[in-house]
Amino acid sequence: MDQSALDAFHGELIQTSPSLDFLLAEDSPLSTVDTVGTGTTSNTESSGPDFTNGTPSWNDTASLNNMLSENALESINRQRSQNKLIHLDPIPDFQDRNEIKPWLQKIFYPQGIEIVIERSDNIKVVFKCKASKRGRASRKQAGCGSLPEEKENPESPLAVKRVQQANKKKRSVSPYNTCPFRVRATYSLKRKKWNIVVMNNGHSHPLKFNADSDDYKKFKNYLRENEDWDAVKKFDELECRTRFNLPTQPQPIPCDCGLTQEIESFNIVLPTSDSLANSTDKTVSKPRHKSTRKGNKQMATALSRNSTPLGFLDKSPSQSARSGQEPQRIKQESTGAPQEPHSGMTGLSPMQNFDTSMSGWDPNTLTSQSEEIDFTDLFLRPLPRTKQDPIFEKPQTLNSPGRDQPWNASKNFMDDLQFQLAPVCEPSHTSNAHCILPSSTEAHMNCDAMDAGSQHEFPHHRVQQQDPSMLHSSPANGMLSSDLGNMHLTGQQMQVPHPDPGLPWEPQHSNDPHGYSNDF
Amino acid sequence: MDQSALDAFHGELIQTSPSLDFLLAEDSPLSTVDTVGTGTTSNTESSGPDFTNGTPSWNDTASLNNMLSENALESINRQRSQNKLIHLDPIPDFQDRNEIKPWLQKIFYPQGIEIVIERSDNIKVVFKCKASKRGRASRKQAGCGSLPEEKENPESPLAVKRVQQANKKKRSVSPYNTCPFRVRATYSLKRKKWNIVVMNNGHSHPLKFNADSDDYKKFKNYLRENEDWDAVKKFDELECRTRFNLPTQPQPIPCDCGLTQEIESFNIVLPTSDSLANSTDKTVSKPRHKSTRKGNKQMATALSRNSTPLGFLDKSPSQSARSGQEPQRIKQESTGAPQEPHSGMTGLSPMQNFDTSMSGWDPNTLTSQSEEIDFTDLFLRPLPRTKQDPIFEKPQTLNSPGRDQPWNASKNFMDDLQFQLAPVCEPSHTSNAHCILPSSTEAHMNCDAMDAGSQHEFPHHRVQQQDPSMLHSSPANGMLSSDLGNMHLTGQQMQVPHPDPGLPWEPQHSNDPHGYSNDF
DNA sequence: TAATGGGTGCACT
DNA sequence: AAGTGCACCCATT
Ligand SMILES: [Zn+2]
Ligand SMILES: [Zn+2]
Repeated sequence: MDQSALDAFHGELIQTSPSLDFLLAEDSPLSTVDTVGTGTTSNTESSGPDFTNGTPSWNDTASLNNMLSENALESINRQRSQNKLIHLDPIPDFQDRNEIKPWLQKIFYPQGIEIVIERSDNIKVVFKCKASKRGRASRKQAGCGSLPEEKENPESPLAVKRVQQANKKKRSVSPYNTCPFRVRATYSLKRKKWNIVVMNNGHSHPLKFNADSDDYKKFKNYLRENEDWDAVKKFDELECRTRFNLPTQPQPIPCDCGLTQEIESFNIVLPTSDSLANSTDKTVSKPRHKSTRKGNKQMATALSRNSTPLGFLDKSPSQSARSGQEPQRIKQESTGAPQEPHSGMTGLSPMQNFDTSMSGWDPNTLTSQSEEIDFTDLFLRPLPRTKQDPIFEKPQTLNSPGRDQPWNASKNFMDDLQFQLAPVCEPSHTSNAHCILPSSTEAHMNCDAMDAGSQHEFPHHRVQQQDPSMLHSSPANGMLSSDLGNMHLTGQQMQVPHPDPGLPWEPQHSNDPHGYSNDF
Repeated sequence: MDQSALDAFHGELIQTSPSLDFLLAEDSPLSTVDTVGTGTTSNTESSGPDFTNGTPSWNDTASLNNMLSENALESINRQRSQNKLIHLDPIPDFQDRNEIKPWLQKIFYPQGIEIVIERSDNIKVVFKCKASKRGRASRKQAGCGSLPEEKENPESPLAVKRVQQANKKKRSVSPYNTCPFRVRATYSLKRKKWNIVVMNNGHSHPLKFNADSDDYKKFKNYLRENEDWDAVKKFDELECRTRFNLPTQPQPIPCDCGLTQEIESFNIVLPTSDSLANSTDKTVSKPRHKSTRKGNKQMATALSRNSTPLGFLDKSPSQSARSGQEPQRIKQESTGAPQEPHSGMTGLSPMQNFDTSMSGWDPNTLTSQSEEIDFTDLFLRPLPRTKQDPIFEKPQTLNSPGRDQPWNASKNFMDDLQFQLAPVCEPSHTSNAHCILPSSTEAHMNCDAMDAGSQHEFPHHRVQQQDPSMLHSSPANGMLSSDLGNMHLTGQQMQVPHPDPGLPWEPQHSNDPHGYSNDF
C-alpha cells in the first residue's frame, strides 16, 4: 500500500478532514484473527456520534458526563494513531480523582477495555489495561489486559507458565502486562482542572468486554449509586448484546501498536504477528500525528455532582475546534452485527460500534468491508446500518443535552425497551445470564440461556430515585452539543511528532485554558 | 580452595558441630569492599548469644518477644547458608499478622536489614529487603535493600538512572530489587500458629543500618507504643553506636548468595563481584543444610500482648535441638569496633555484632581476622573482644529467661548507661543527632554533632508505663534459655539439600509442635 | 481443605 | 509509562 503517502497525507490533513482517517483505517485488511494476541490491538470501532437530529436539551447532571464520555470516545477512535497522545479536552470538571475512573470506564468498557489504575496520587492517575488472568482455566474471558495468547516470543506468558510447571524451575517473571495503552489524568494546579490524555492508543491483546468482571460489576454499582440511569441502561444493553451475540468469545482485534505507530480501525484485524513492529504487512495507515484543536473548553459550570458524583451541570462547550468530529461508522458498516435489536445507547455512542465489533463481526467479513468503503459517505450519513436508529428516536425528557447527534437517535429505544420489556438478569460468571431481581435499575436484555421470565418481570427495585429519563427519556439525540462541543481532541501533543513514545509526557495544559462560555 | 571439600564437610557436619560454620565463614577473606554492591551480602555478624551467665528471670511480656528475637537472630546467623530455609521455630504466638513485622524488625534492623512486606494476606506475610532509593540524592544512606552500588552489570542501577536523566530516554526498569533474601511467615490453620522461615539468607547488596529511615522511626514508635522499653533502649544504643562509629558510611559486607549457596560470616567481605555465583573464590563454607532441631516449642503461654502487642508471657522453650547454638562472635573478634562503650544490648544480642561490623569494622582488618580464628574458642568464650561485656553484667531483673548465654553479659550495661547518662537525642535525617525530648523513653547515646545536654537531660516523658526493667533491668544475660531454648533452627529444610533454591519450599511444620515448659 | 506460591491493583513516597 | 510497599487476589496441590 502506499502507506507512507497516505500517512503523510493523513497526518497533515486529518485535522481539517478527519474523514480521511476512516479511509485509511478501513483500507487495511484484517487478518490473523485467531493467531494474534501478540500484536497490539487498536480498537477504533468508532462510529462517532451523528450530528443529525440532536437537540440540546440535556439537563441531567449525569448527562453531561455521559456526553463527554461519548465525545471523548469519539475523539479516541478518531485518533487511532498509536504512540500519539490524545488529549481529551472537554472533560468533566472532576472534583475528586476518584471520579475519573468511572468516567473513563464509561468510555472504555464499551470498547472492550477494562482499565485499572496503574498509579495514582493527588495530582495524577495513570490507567492501564487490566492484566489478564494467567490461569485462564477459571474463566476464559480475560476481559481486557494482555491475554496470555501465544507470542512469538519464546517467553510467551502461557509458555513460560507451562514451562515453569513442567520444569519445576523457578520463574517469577510474567510478561503479561505488556500492553502499552495508557490513560493519564493529571491535575493542573494552575488551571485547577484535571486533564486526560490517552497514550499509546493500541493494545497488545484482543479486546473483550466482559460483563462478568468484578470490576465491571463495581462500575455498574457505582453508576447505580449515582443514579446515572442512562449509563446503567446503556451498559445493560451492552451486556445484553454482548451475550446475545458473542457470549464469551474473545474476538481479537489485533493491531500493532507502540513503536510501529501502525493504526488500525476497529474492524480491521492486522496481521500483527508481533506486538510492536509487525503490522506493516497488510497494514492500514499510520496517521502520524493528527491535529485536532485542543481548544480547551472546560466544564466551567456547576457540578451538582454532590449528590450524584458523575453528574455535571450541563455546560455546552462553546468549544472551538472539533477538527475531526466525523463519526466513525466504519464498524457499523463493516460488522455484520448479528442481531442488534437496537444500536443506540444512551450516553455511550461507541457502544454500538463496540458490541457490533465485539459480538457480531467476523474478521473476514470485516476485511471485505473494510477494504473499500466510502467513508466520506458514511461520514455524512448519520447512522448507516444502525437499523432502528431513527426509528426509535424519542424526545429526551431528561439528560438530553446533546444536539444534532445522529447516533443518539436510537438511544431511547433501549431505555424504553429495557424498562418495559427487558427482564432483569444478573449475569452469572458463566456466559448464561441468571434472571435475578436487581437491587437497582439494572435491566438486561439477556440473552443466551436466559431464564424464563426474561421479557416479563422487571422489578423496579431501587428505582426510587429513577428520574423520568429512565422510563423513556434517555437524552436520545440531545446528548452532545451540535458541534460535539463538549469534547474533542486537544491534540497538541498529537500535532507534535513524537518519535519516541517513551519520552516523558509533557503535562499538556490545554492551550485555551479557561473561561469560555458554556452555552447551556 | 578446597571449597567443595569444606562445603561438603560443612554441610554435613555443621548440624552437629555448628562451630564449623564460623571456621568456614571466617576462612573467606574479605575484599572489594567498596566496589561490591553486586555480590550478595550475607550478614552473619552473628555472635550468638553467650551462654555464660544467664539466669532465666524474665517476666516482662515483651521480654519473651525480645528473647525470641535474639534466639532467632542467632539461628539465622548460625545458618549462613544461603538458599537454605531457616525455620525459626520458637517464635511469639502472634495473634495478628501485624505483630510479625515488628518482631522481625527487631531481628533484622540490627543486622542492617530493613524489611518490607512483599506480599501479605491473612495466612501469609512475605518480607524482603526494602528497595534502595535510586535518587540517593535525598539521603545517602539507603538503609537496606539493594543499594545502588555499582555493579559490573552494564545496567547498574545508578548508571541506568543517570543515563536516563541524561538522555531523557525512558527507562522504566530498575534492577534494584534483586536481593533474594526473604522471610516468609505463614499461618497454619491446623496448628493455629504462625511459622517463620528465612529464605535465601544472603543479600545482593551491602547491609546498612539507617536510623534515619522513616520505617525505622515507625518501628521505634511502635516499640514505644507498646512500651517495649528494652527494645527501645537497645535500638537507642544501636543508633548511638552506629552514628558514633560510622555515621552514614555504607559498609558493604558483600557475599554471594542465591544459587551459589556461598556463606559468609558477618565480618567477611567476599570478593563477590557477582551476585549469584562468584564468592567461591575466597569462600567460606556452604552449610548445605544445617540441622537444628526444629522441635517446635510454642509460646503456649499467655500473650498479655493485649496492651503490649509484642509482649509474650515468658515461656522457656524446653526446646530440644539447638544443634548449632554456638555464638558467632566472629564479628566481635574481627571488627576493630572503634569504641563501643558497651556492646550488649538488652534483647538484641546480634546488635553488638551488627554495629561493630557496621560501624567499626574495616574490611581489611576483618580479612586478617576472619582468615584464621579459633571459633571454637570464641564459641566457648562469652564475649571475646566485647570489652565491657563481663564487666557490665547485671542481674537481669526482668526479661531474663535465658540461661547461660554469654553474650547477654553486657546487655544491662547500655540500659543503665542510657537511662542514667544518655541524652535523649532524636536523630535527624542527617547524620547528626538532634537532642530532643523524646515523647517516650527513647534514649540515645548520640553521638556525633550531638547537642550539649547530651549526658544530662533525660526526660522520662511517657515513661509512665515504664517498668523497672527500663532503669536497670534489661534481661542482660537471662534473655535466652540455657540451650537457647526459646528459639532455634528447625532446619528441616536445611537438612535436605536444596539444589535449586527456586524449588517451592516444603512447608516446614516444626517437628515438636507445641507444649513445652517455659522455665520462668 | 490447607498450604503454598505468585500476580497485580493502586496509592504511598 | 515514576518505583515499590502492601494487600487482595488467584492458582496449584
Ligand atoms: Zn490494552
Ligand atoms: Zn537484602
